[in-house]
Amino acid sequence: MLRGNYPATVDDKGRVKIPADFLSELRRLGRKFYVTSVAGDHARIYPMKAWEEIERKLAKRSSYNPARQKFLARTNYYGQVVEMDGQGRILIPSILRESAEMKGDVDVQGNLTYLQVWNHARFLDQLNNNPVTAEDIQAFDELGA
Amino acid sequence: MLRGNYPATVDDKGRVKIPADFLSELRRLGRKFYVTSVAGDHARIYPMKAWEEIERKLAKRSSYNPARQKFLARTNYYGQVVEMDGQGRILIPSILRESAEMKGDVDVQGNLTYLQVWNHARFLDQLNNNPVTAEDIQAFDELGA
DNA sequence: ATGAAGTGGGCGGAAGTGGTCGACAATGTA
DNA sequence: TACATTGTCGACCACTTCCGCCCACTTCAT
Repeated sequence: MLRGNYPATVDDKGRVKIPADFLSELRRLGRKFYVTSVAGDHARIYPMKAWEEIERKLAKRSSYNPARQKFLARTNYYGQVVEMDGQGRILIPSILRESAEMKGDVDVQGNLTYLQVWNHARFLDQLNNNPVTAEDIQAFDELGA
Repeated sequence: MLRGNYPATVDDKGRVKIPADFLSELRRLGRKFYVTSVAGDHARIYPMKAWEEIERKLAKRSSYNPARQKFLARTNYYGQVVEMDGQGRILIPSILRESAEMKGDVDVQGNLTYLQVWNHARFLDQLNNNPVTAEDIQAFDELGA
């Protein structure tokens, strides 16, 4: 399982270093990754196996299913299969880099089965614009957290 | 079970000494801990087993459940898996350290299944700004306390 | 006085960063 | 069509920074 936040940087070539704590787990899952996004506001890095799992589920739906069409239209647009280099870095496709404003400071976050990469400032905005409500607190409480 | 309050300090490297009274119990639960926060106002140190229990509950909810999303966005952001060093100290992730103003005097508190770490002054403010209400008293009473 | 608890800090190896070089594709030119 | 030119990207190399690990000292309680 992938969890936790690690500050990182996107260099001029658009590469991000995968934090060492994720490397052993990711290397275990294979060399190839699918880097994509639905909304273009942040990048998601799926180990190929995890992405294929999603594709399997998509394939079960009719090709005229609107959700399938919208999902694929977006993930195809931003998506690209990439390999990690010898230093443990992954290249973010330039379209996605522009759209998600990823240069300089970013956050790499484990999200159980995949990684998220956010422009640091943009992620903070997200947090602030989605305040925790009283109902949320109650839901958290049910988790025992 | 973890209980009681212990004054401690966060050193320049961001490490907190775990009070000796907690050590035997924590060592029994494993070497790894998940250090995180929901609101960023204080740190929580979960033994990995306890955190995985929470993740199990989260996994039962839909990934589009707002509470799940908000919870994970925050705990992923502040969170990091850390190991205790040979002297019984734990490193607080720098993002969380800044956000919760943890340098110098802090309080380490047992909270049954996890530890809380508060900036000392901030914790006192919390106490003073959240007076005990009549409803609280009633809830206390139901505990038989 | 002695041992346990807590604190500070040095050091080496790992992690992270920047950049060069060469292969190859894309485009332009005779 | 053959060849030159340019630009991009992957692979690799070298340097710097950081932090995990360990050692040593101080403080406190009995």
